[in-house]
Amino acid sequence: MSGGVEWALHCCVVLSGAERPVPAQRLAQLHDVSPTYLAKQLQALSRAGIVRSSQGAAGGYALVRDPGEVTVLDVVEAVDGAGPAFVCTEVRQCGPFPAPPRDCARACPIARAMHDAERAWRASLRSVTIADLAGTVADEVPPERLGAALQWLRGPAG
Amino acid sequence: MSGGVEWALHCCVVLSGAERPVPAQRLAQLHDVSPTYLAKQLQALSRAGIVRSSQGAAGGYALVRDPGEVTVLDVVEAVDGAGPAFVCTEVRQCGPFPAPPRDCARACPIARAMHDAERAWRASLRSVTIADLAGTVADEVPPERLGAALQWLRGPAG
DNA sequence: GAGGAAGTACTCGGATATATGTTGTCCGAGTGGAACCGG
DNA sequence: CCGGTTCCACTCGGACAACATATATCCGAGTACTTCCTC
Repeated sequence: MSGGVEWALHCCVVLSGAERPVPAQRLAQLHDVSPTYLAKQLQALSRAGIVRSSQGAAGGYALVRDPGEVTVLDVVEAVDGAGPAFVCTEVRQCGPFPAPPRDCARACPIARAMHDAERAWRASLRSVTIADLAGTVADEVPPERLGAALQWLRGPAG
Repeated sequence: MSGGVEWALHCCVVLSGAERPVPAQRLAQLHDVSPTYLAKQLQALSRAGIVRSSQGAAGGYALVRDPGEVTVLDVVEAVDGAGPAFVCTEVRQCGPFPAPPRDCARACPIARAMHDAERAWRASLRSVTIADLAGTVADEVPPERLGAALQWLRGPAG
């Protein structure tokens, strides 16, 4: 699991609370992470259509859709790739007793078990949206610090 | 996800059908994979207490417990490590607005969502045993090929 | 013929190189705003 | 005072290295069987 997933999710939560575009550099300062590497993750989110980038002086990143319409799974797949983590190499078709392709229409039970587990994982991530995360943060973080951070996001001072 | 997980699961299914110990080299020939790398996976299974190794002329690997008592999760954790794939780096405690440790008794909602998903993944893998996999294989593979393979496992011919 | 001991062939186990993916970094292309000049 | 134009600072985007983990490999340690010798 790529560590950039965590940063991308935090950025999405932050962006859900900021109405103006936020530059990548500011997001990196807020989380105290490498600006250039965070930029790479944000580019991935941009390619996936989750955030929209605007260039120029007042440019930055902003969410495209409503935070309630973006699931955690969307962000994870955008950064880590949508392909399955387990890939069956069809070892049953190798070796001295290979199964003929005729019998391999269905995936082998091992691949099925792994895929079922990944399906459960995805379903869990799909059931949580960025809005849910932001709501929980609003409940658990003192309002003064939340407001100060949002104010700092739009202000020019570093 | 390590590719060796697939090999380890196949080996466990095979071992559940062979009453004698099977050498690693023979398992590798059966699946047409690198003997030395498969040996590494089998060593991991041995360290985890899933298989038992016996040395000597008629030595090899054998399952320790009943196949119905070994879950797919056990094998996956033995090979890939039991640690969680998502590790929270506590970015909320960094940057210009750090959350004081007083407010960080609970994991942040992002870490909670990721951990919940991993829990669902583990639960799915825990619900399937090696015996289940072997039973499905027995249902879907023609008995003659199955018998020939088991016969080949104990025979000395290559 | 039976018992014991040495030899041997086979096995596993950990320490050792290489390949792929993740982490981190850099510089160029493009755009919006702001300042400046002219009318 | 207003409009147009130039300039510029700021932004993103893709291309480029360094490190970590997964992959693949090798050789040494240990054991059960086999064989041979002795009684």
